[in-house]
Amino acid sequence: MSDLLERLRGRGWRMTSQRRVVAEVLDGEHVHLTADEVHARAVAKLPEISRATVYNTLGELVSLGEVLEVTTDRRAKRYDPNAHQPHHHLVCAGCGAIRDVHPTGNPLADLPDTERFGFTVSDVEVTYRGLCPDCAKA
Amino acid sequence: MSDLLERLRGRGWRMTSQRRVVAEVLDGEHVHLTADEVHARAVAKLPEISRATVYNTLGELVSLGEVLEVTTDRRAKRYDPNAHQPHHHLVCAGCGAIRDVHPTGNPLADLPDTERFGFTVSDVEVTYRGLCPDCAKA
DNA sequence: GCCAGTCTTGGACTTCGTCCAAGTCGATGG
DNA sequence: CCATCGACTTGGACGAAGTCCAAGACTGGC
Repeated sequence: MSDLLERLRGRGWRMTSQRRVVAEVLDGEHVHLTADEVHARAVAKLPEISRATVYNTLGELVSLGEVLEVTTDRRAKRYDPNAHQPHHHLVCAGCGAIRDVHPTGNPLADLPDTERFGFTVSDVEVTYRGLCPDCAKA
Repeated sequence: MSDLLERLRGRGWRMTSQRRVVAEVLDGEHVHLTADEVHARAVAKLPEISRATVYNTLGELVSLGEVLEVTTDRRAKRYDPNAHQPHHHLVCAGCGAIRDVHPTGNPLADLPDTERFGFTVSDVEVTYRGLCPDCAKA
């Protein structure tokens, strides 16, 4: 759990209480939190932490590749701490819940050159949509 | 080109000049416009049309399944008039340009039951990311 | 041509996020 | 152990994209 903190320190991060708290929140439960949810949980541990700092820190974690940003709709972005194992997402159209999934096959290989239009393709993102068991009942 | 208008009338749409204009804009060039771009083009044909109406009409077209909503990032949603032929998207990380692509293979079949967590999975969306030729040069 | 009821309008409001200037604080060198 | 400097944090203002609403306008059926 302190692996993340170690890595961050190794990357030259000045270790402040705010950054530690944000990192702990993400490292704690492996759910897909919005920035505001991260902020709420961070405030519980460190009441004075500001929204701006949470946004800054999340942005830095994303550009370091320690955390993934997931945009499934026009609502808030979500942050996925499981950045070191490649995976895709299953999203509930009802409540917005997200689960990590591991499909077989490699969609990158499924895009023929003729369909690349000269782009340098570096990444694929697969989003499955459906209803979670709870929302399917309703 | 008036197929769309026909279908809409068939679905009980009251045909107003505003709706006609929005439908024409989408049906015209098959690019992925943002709501504001649709509005701009609509204003060119019908100067009094309001932003709210464009949003309403786009929303209706989406729920009728005549147009697809594409959310690739936290910027504006884009609207894809090519809703009747299944396809996926290739997005430029630089300028945000979007192209329709047709990968081989069926990613829905690539998600084993054990990875579905009881969800009723109805749809997959595959987004390839990379740099378009122009942005790759920069 | 009238009328009911659906559509449109524009401005206020929300949500999510970014920016900034001023102040604070971590960690390195002495 | 302390001073110092520059990286971090703060909160409030700002911005983009979209939603909501009450009032008025228009379409389509009769």
